[in-house]
Amino acid sequence: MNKTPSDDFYYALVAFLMQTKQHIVTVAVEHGLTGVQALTLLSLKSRDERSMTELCKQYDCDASNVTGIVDGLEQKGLVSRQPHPHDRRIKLIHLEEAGRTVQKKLIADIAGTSPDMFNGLADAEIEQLAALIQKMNP
Amino acid sequence: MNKTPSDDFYYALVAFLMQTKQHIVTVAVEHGLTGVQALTLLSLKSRDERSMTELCKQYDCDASNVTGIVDGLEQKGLVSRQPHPHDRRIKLIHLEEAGRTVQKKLIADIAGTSPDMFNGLADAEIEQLAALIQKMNP
DNA sequence: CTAGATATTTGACACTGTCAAGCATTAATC
DNA sequence: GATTAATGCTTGACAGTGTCAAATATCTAG
Repeated sequence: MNKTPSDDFYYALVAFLMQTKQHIVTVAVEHGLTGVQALTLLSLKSRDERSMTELCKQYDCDASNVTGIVDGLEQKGLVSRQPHPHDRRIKLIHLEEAGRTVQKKLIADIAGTSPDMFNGLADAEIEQLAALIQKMNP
Repeated sequence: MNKTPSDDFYYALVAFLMQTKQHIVTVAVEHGLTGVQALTLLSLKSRDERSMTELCKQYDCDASNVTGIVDGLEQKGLVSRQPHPHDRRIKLIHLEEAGRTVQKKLIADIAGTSPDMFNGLADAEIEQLAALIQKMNP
């Protein structure tokens, strides 16, 4: 990174992080999920079968952490552990149909019940923000 | 919110949230703070003396939560509880000089050691992102 | 084939966050 | 002005989250 944003940016960034996370957690609990379970479910794309390790590398957390989270999602039937075709050590996390359904509900609720989430931004600016965040995490 | 971003935006948003939070936590631990202590310290502007309640409303968390976090920061001498001039129930959280110093170090480390935080964004785009996030949390 | 590396899991333990209850202080009602 | 209600903060109990060290199973390199 060449450019260093101002201190004010970091105040705002932290506020944005905490507010957004809290909002997602609140919606998650209404759907019978814990906060991290919802965040993990939301991070899974339909096709994309990632291994436990890939997931924990992406979030820079301990592998044992992922075990517990996936356990919870698997018990609810939202994801399943699939064997890797060429490496029996690896377990691929597969998003089940039920998981996709819950995921869609979560997204709808997060978007729908968050009049304040993008508070102060015009539609065009929301699109800009969405584009930038997607560019960082393609 | 009139505009509803695509599902892909939410995958990216969640990834951004988790990565950024993890990155801040990592830097925090290097400075002897817990993750939430660092986030709270980072959210305090120099002048701005907010009450416990204001802080917990901003993050939509329980008041008792803030008590513990401020306890930790106060023990380290980074913030202090000041009496409100007109209401003796209220305690205002004051950022001490030492707290401001640590805050600046945190920001420098977060910015400096995060070549990946804004990965894929050009300088102009980082400025755009910073402006949008600041606009949401003025 | 053996030694080392990798993927995941388990159990122990600290940190985080919520809830219910309690104390002190202020505001509202009579 | 006295009583009741509301607000701000703290405490203690308890679920959730995250890390570490150790263990197992499997793969890779020499």
